[in-house]
Amino acid sequence: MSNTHPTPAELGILRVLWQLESATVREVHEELSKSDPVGYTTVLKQLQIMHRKGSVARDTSKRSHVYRATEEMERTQRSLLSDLIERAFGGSALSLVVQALSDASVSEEELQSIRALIDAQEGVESSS
Amino acid sequence: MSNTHPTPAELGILRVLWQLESATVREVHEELSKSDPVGYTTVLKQLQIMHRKGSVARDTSKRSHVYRATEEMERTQRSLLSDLIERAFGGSALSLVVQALSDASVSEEELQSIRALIDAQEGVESSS
DNA sequence: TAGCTCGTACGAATGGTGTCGTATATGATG
DNA sequence: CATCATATACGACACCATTCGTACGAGCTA
Repeated sequence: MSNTHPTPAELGILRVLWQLESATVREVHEELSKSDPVGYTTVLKQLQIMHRKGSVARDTSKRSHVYRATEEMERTQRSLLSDLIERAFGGSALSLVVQALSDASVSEEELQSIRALIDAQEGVESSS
Repeated sequence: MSNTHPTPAELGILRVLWQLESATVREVHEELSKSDPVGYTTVLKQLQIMHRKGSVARDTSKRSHVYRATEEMERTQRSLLSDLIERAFGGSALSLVVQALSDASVSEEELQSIRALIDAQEGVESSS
């Protein structure tokens, strides 16, 4: 397992791959360029580096190589989250959640979802 | 306002400053060295850079300068959190919270605290 | 005052990230 | 086959973060 986190640029590419399941360099490039124009070879190079690092796999049977992320989105998210909790919140997931919940972008419906989640989680906890 | 986020090393220093309210280079250095040995002048240089960037203020009236963070911990945390939500969770704070709550380090008591927080938050939301 | 201690300031080396230009290969098409 | 479009591969550059060595100044003390 690779313990290093994806860099910002890598994360941008991973998000596209997670969304598209698998994609060629061209497809990734076009998707990324919608929000932020970047050179084609820049994306290519990144994907090559990521392949060397192991964060993406590729199928080279076709002329245009097809890439896919090797790690699940949730797993990567979890890893980034743990890192932030450790580095910025003194290891307290609670502190982070408190801050996140006070974010204005969280709607009432979402709060209900979270409440439901807590109920479920509590059931698990108390049965252990 | 400076929109750039603290680097990892800067964040480590900020955490010490938030904890001690204010501190000399030596104090920061000693605190940091407990967990990870680092050169004294390295810390000094960082603090100088951070002062130039505006993320710390200093009192130079004494021989040993006294530093303090210019931004509140919560505000910086919020900023880092927003960034992560944007970059890794597609802008959904809910997704992040869900991941955070499934973290094993969250105790039952903490879940209760979060539930209470949601209640309070809902009151605010519905009154707006 | 000479020297020691402890402080700041500064320059430079190092390593990693992101960017892209250019070279080269491959396949389709006239 | 010659040419063109499209791919990959590679090298180089700029920028930034991090680290520390070294220079130098201020104050205490014998």
